Amino acid sequence: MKYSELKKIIKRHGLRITDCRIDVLSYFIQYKKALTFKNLEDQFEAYDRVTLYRTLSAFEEHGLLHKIPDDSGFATYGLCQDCSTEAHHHNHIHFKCLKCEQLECIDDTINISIDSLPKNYIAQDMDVIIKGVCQQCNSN
Amino acid sequence: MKYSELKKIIKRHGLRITDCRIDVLSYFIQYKKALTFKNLEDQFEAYDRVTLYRTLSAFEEHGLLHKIPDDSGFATYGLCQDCSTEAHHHNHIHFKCLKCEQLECIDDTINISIDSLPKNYIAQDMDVIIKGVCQQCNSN
DNA sequence: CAAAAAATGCAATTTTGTTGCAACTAAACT
DNA sequence: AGTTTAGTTGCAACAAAATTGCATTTTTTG
Repeated sequence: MKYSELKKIIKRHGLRITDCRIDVLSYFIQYKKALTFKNLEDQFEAYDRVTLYRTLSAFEEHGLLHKIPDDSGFATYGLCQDCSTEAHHHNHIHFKCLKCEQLECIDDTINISIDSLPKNYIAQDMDVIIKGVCQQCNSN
Repeated sequence: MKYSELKKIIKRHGLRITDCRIDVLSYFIQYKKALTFKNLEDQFEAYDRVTLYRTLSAFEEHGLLHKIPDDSGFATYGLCQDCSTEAHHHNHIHFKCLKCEQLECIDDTINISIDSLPKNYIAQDMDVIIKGVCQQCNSN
């Protein structure tokens, strides 16, 4: 994606433009799948660990990235589709491949319906992680 | 739960009986909700941290506990209903209360249907975490 | 009860994430 | 453009979380 586009996205979310933010956002967009802190650390050795941590949390706070619950113990982040500093709103549907361990966000191709919760429980949000074998691992 | 019952459960999963395992399993059964490592550390100060870590992973490997994905960064474990060393099989439906932060396993009271996955994706398992307000927090 | 196998506790280490602060940089304002 | 300001970075130190190796103790087997 063009530099000017990236800049626009970051600005729209109320953040200043910096080299690190441009690089990280660009990588997320190009890579398409969810990334862990470790992935980014490996990819961007030139930036200090602290800077990467802070980039991730700034992006999360401002609605560019969302944290995906993962039982691997590594915080994993995915690009938000349409969030802002004010409100995160997803369907939070994710696919974790048990072969390649990659986590990806599945767009609107899945419908999930919840019939009922025990009484006096109020549902506000939902995370769904489907585990299995992804397209790529499946065809190899 | 009676000591002899606890012993039977642990044995059935191919593990030796030790004080720590009895205590931890007993606590999970009595407490009913999911627990983090920290919860257990606080509860069982007498046991070494390492022993508790190893108890949790032994229980996980042998199908007594399952790890629940959580974006808080703390590994959280819940009792398995009917798993063994050979196979974990749940519907993995969990409820996380945004007020009291407690995570609990909701049994079979929820139906979820998934319409479709993108082609060439194979679903094997699913984790669902519903976030909201639990019964207890709701009535206070 | 003895031997073998496994679990525990401790110390040391590694990994992961956070904080404070000085130096630097982007954006805003003459 | 140059100055101000507010936010960002990198470093070092720190804190927290998890893991490893090993000697000791405990459980199980026969």
